[in-house]
Amino acid sequence: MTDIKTPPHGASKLTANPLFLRDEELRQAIEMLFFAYRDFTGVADEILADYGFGRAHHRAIYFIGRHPGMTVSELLRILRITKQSLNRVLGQLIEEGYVSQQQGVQDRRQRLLRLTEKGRALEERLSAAQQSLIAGAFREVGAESVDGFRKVLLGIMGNEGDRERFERLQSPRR
Amino acid sequence: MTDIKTPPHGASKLTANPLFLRDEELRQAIEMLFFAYRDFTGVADEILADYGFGRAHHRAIYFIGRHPGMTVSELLRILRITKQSLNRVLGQLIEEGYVSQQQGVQDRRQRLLRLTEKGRALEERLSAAQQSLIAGAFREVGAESVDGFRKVLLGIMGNEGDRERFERLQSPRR
DNA sequence: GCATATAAGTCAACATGACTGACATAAAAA
DNA sequence: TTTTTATGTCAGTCATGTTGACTTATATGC
Repeated sequence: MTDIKTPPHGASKLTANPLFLRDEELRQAIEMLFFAYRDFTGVADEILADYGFGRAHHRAIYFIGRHPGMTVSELLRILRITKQSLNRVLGQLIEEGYVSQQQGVQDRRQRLLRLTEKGRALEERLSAAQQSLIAGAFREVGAESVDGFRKVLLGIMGNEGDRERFERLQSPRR
Repeated sequence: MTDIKTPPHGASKLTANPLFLRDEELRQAIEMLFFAYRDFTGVADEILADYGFGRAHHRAIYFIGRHPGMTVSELLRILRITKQSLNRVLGQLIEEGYVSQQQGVQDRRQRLLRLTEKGRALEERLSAAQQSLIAGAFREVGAESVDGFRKVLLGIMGNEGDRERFERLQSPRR
């Protein structure tokens, strides 16, 4: 097109081109999300392996623990998987005594889900591992950074309904 | 144990117990990471479906695009999967003309990986989708929040080697 | 009260992307 | 020359997702 060389793809940082910085900033963010998420799930995966469970079991345990008495449909909507997929893991969790089902009162078609004591123990073990990872990161940075982290994650969530799950917390007085 | 009722699990927020706030803060962080990551990968998954590819292909394309001329071993180390797993997706990408291999010069056992033009086009389409999601979130919040987001993600990454991938960028002058 | 919709569960078949283990080839390094 | 390394391949398994068809119990609308 012109004589001016189009910087092919990785324009040098020395050019201090704002567009490049922006691109690089976004690429780094994508990559950081990948690495951080890998390690974040990794600490739970190690524990799950002891029980012969996978991430799917973890997600079910997590949300049931978070919302005791939730229905199967609600869990399906959160996880965004099919009933058949969920049933495999949920069936295992119930059979092995980690989750209990209880018929709904107003609507007796519903099967309300709860963690058993055994399920609660596993949930706590898993959460403790992930919380200690997050807590370590939170401790290294300031409260403002933690707040920035939350804000960005909320911004990434496309779904308004998901966003509403997160009421603003008061910052703990440190 | 004692007469004092142990708050069963979800101590009320009204108690304003700092320990509860901390626990709730960490639980929210875990959940936000889950939802944000789901949406973040979701925008790419939609595009990948057009090509009959999955996330595994995306990761390979992403890192090859990011590090042109990288070896298969390097890619394996980053992805932390087995050679056999990688070979399936890499084989497809090569066969369908998204990735090229080139024998190493110093070490002729190596097969240096690069995106073809077709591969580059796909990579850009995928990155554009994820970047626009991230960029939207970055735009909504301040530069300090973006910085906090980065710091926390770095803190979550356990591996020092991973952390070193991310040089500090100058903030673009907004 | 009957028709329809909804909540939950089940059977079967299939795809993807991980894994292990064993082995082959070429080239580098000791 | 022997050993190690980089890559690739065959074969089998597992976890987790999918679609489609169908059942049962219960709620809800007309």
